[in-house]
Amino acid sequence: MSTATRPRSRAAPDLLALDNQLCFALYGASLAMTKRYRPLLDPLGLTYPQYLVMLALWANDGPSVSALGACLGLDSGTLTPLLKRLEAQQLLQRQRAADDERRVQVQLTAAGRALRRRAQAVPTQMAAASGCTLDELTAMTARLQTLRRTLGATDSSTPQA
Amino acid sequence: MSTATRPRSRAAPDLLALDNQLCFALYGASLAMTKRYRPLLDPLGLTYPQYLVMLALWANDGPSVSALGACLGLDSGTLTPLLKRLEAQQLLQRQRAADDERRVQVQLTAAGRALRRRAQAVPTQMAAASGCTLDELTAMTARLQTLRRTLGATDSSTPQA
DNA sequence: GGCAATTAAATTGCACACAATTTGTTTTTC
DNA sequence: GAAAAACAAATTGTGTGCAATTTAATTGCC
Repeated sequence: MSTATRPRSRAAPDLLALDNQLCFALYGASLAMTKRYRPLLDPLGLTYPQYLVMLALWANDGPSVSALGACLGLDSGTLTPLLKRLEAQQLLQRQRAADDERRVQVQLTAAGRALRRRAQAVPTQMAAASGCTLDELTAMTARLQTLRRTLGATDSSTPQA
Repeated sequence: MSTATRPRSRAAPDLLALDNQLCFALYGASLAMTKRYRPLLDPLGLTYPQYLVMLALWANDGPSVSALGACLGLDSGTLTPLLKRLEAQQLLQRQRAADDERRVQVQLTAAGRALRRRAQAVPTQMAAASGCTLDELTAMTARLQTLRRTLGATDSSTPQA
C-alpha cells in the first residue's frame, strides 16, 4: 500500500484538494444560499427555484417555457412540473400560443403580480444575511456570471466574446 | 440607472434585481459547474455529489455518516441512498461501528482507493474549464467559503468566530 | 400538396436535497 | 437498573435537475 515514491503521484493529491476547494465552495455556498432563503420564502408559499421563476416573470411577463428556460438555465423537464405547481397556486397561467401551438406562454395572474409586493422584503434580508457590502455583492456576482459563462462554453480554452 | 433619488417604493425593484443577481449567479454557476463535471465523471461511474464524497474519503477514510455529512453539509436523507449506490458499485463499505452501534462507518474498498488514480485527470481539466488562474481560483474559493459560513450562521449580523 | 426535418413541451427515469418522522442505540437521571 | 432524554441512521414525502424519449405542431423541400 505504501507506493508513494513516484514523482507524479505526489503532486496529484494537491490537485485533488484544490479542485475540491473551488467546486465544493461553489456547491456548498449555493446549498447554503438555498437553505437561507427557505424561511423567507416559506411564508410566500414558494421554493427557491420557484422564487427565481417569479423574479424572472416580474421582470418580463409572458415568456414561452423555452425563453424562461434560457433565462434561468433550466430545461422543460425541470420547468414544466415547477410551472404546473405555480399554476395550481393560481400565481400564473400556462396557455398555448395562438400563432404557434407548440409554444406555451407563461403569464402571471393578478395574484402572481400581487405577490411581488410581499417579496420585496426578501432581498434586503438576504443582503443582510450575506454579510457583504454592496460592492462586494456586485464584484462577486460579476465573477460568478463570468465563471458560469466560461463553464457553459463548449471549449473553455477559447476566449469568449 | 436613473432611480437614485427616490425614497423607498422606487428602490424596491432594484433590490429585487440585485437580489436576483447575487443568488442567481451563485445558483447558475453551481449548476453550470455540475454540468461541466458530468462528461469527466461519467467514465468513472460517478455523479458530482458522489465525486465529492469520494474526494472526502480519499482525504479521510472511515468517517461516520454524520461526520461525512458535517464535512459536506449534507444530511443522512441525502447521504444514505448515495452511499448505498457507491456501495453497490463496490467502491466503499458501510458497517456499524462496534463500539457504538448507532454509528455507521464508511470505508473505501480497494476499488474505491484505486479509483483515485483515474480521478487525477479531473482537476486539471476542470481548472482549465474554469478559465481562471490559480490565484483567481484561490481568491474566489476563499470568498465563497466565507459566504457559505456567513449564510450558515444563525444570525448573520453577528460577526462570526 | 405531401412528407421529412425541425422545433417546443411534456413525459419518463434516475439522482440528489431536505424537512419530518421513525427505528434502534446509548446516555442520563433518578 | 429502569424510564426518559439524547443521539445516529434510515425512511418517507415533496420538489428540483437533467438526459433521453415521446408527442404534437411547424417549417422546408420537392
